[in-house]
Amino acid sequence: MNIYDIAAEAKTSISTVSRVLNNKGNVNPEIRKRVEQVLKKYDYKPSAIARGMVSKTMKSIAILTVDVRVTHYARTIYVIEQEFSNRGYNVTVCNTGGSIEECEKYMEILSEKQIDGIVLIGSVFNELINYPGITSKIKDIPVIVANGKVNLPNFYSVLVDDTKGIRTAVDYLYERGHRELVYIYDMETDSGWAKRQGFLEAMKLHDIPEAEKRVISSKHGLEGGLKAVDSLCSSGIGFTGVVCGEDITAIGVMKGLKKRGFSIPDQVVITGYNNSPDSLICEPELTTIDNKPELLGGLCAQLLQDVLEGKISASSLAIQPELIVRGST
Amino acid sequence: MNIYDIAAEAKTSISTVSRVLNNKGNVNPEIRKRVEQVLKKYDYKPSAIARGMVSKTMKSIAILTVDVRVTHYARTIYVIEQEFSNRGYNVTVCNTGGSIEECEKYMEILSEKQIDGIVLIGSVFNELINYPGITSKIKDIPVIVANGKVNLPNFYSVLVDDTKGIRTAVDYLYERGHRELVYIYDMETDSGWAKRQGFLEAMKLHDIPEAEKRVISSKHGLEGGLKAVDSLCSSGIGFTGVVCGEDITAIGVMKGLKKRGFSIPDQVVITGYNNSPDSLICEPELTTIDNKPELLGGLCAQLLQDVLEGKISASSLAIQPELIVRGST
DNA sequence: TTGAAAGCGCTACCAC
DNA sequence: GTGGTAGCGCTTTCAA
Repeated sequence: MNIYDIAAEAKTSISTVSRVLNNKGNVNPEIRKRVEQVLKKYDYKPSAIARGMVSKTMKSIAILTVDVRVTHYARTIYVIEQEFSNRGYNVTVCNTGGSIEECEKYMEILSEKQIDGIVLIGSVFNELINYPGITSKIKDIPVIVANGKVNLPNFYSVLVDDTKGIRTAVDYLYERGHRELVYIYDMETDSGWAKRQGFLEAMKLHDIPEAEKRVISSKHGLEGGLKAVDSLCSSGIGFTGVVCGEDITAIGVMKGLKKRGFSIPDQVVITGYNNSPDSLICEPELTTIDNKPELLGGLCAQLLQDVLEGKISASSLAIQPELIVRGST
Repeated sequence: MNIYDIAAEAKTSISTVSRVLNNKGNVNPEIRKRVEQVLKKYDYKPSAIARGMVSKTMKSIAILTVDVRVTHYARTIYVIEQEFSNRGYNVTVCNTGGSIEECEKYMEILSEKQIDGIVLIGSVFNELINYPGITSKIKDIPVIVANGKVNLPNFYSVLVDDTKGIRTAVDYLYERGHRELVYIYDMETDSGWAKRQGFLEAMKLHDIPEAEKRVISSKHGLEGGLKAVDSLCSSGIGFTGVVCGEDITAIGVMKGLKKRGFSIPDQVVITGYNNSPDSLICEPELTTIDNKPELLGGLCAQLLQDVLEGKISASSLAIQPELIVRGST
């Protein structure tokens, strides 16, 4: 059943059927009624593919992320999907696993499908600009980078001030009298580096010397946090406060410290990052930095909408994270 | 740049270009070489939309779920996406929020886009069959229901034996000497009901009377679990073991019990369901039922692939959950 | 082995 | 207001 069949049965032309389908142009009420009846009779749905062929758009966008299973990404994706589906778009989700080859494959398919826009979630994607093989494939598709920045004309950014986020955590611990702080550095992305930077800046501001020595490298995650405690304790560095770049690592650290007999927050205080649901599960509940993934998703969606509608829009927005104080400090 | 431009520059016809593009039919090696050079010169990518117009498929599937932010769903989605993207498909994710209207809107768009297949994640979707307005829209699209069953010719199922899952938990606690068990019933879906059923069956099997009275209704989640403890304690029911339908509720229950001075697992044992990452964060770590979301996703993907390729395939598979013993029992 | 031509199902333009 | 028609960029069939 296509538009010709409808036109034939309604005894009119496909042009007129198209008009009533899209509510465009004037149609004699009588004919419109006749067409609408036939439309309903067959529960007719126009082919989005044929339409896309003419209009050059299928009304769909793509979200690329390392892994949807990371709650923080899922929260951002959720908002973007809701926002776009409300406007009749579909959202394709791609898990790149951080691999450049995967990313390139996705970009190729997406460009063949003439996707309307792309959202990149995670600062891992900052390095994309180093791969012309990728950027060239999507040079006429608008791209929003969530918490990242790529200097290309079709790229737009929504940034999260992670440096300030960690600075806020350090400031808070400092105010509460803690001087012997360490930072657990667990993600080698731009965002991870920015957080590390926040720690160093805050330490400098408070005249605490040798801050670099107080940065402990660790693997991300519960296990990583546990092992970080081992490194920390065997390093001989004194500490009464541990600032972490991720909640789950912080929770690992907390577990590790408790296992070694430290009492939280009496002997050691801990802060995490992300305000994840995990931070309410652990005991004590984790003081953390809320980097507002829902707001991030909302702003990305808004920005992409604006770009798609041709509105001139800020090509770069910034989100200010916020401290959430709980039992671990 | 389209296939005509390529043909013109390579001094051949679009038919021949199409042949080298798709590696179909024989092409004179010399001409093939010439075409390939032009293809590379312009980094030409054929339009998937135009191709879709002819082939009636855009090589894309959709996943509908209540909410991607639920880790359990995200894990299932992840596997399906990986499996399909490996075969050149794109995966559209739709968050219905459990609303029938949303679901209907999605189905309409998906059918207009002539999506190749649909995966429904969550037994909430079982009730779909009651809405002909929905099922009629997708009557010629194959649908896989993850952990659900819909009796329609184009619907296929991968089931998780949740009844057995909970039965396993109860059996285990029984073997360890616990007789005073209660069940926290926190999801009014078919799966929730199946779990409740598992509790009742196991209790009956072990000749423990009045099992129905030992089912406590609760809201899902951390808060729900906390409140369930209040109901439980004020109910006067004696208990030394709490079986829960979801990890996060179990963790809420555990928190609530600890707050009231119960020691876990010495005075009360607790089991959860899902083997979520949360179950490793709480303290003590949670004994739980692994319902294998990755396996679920893998089987859904496999089944859908088979259906798409026209292979006759089991229209209904079942996954057996497994007990994971940890510190809470 | 090659190329001309007929669709695929729509939108948009233009003449009536 | 209406309808004919020219595309959109491919795949596929059929003659040559």
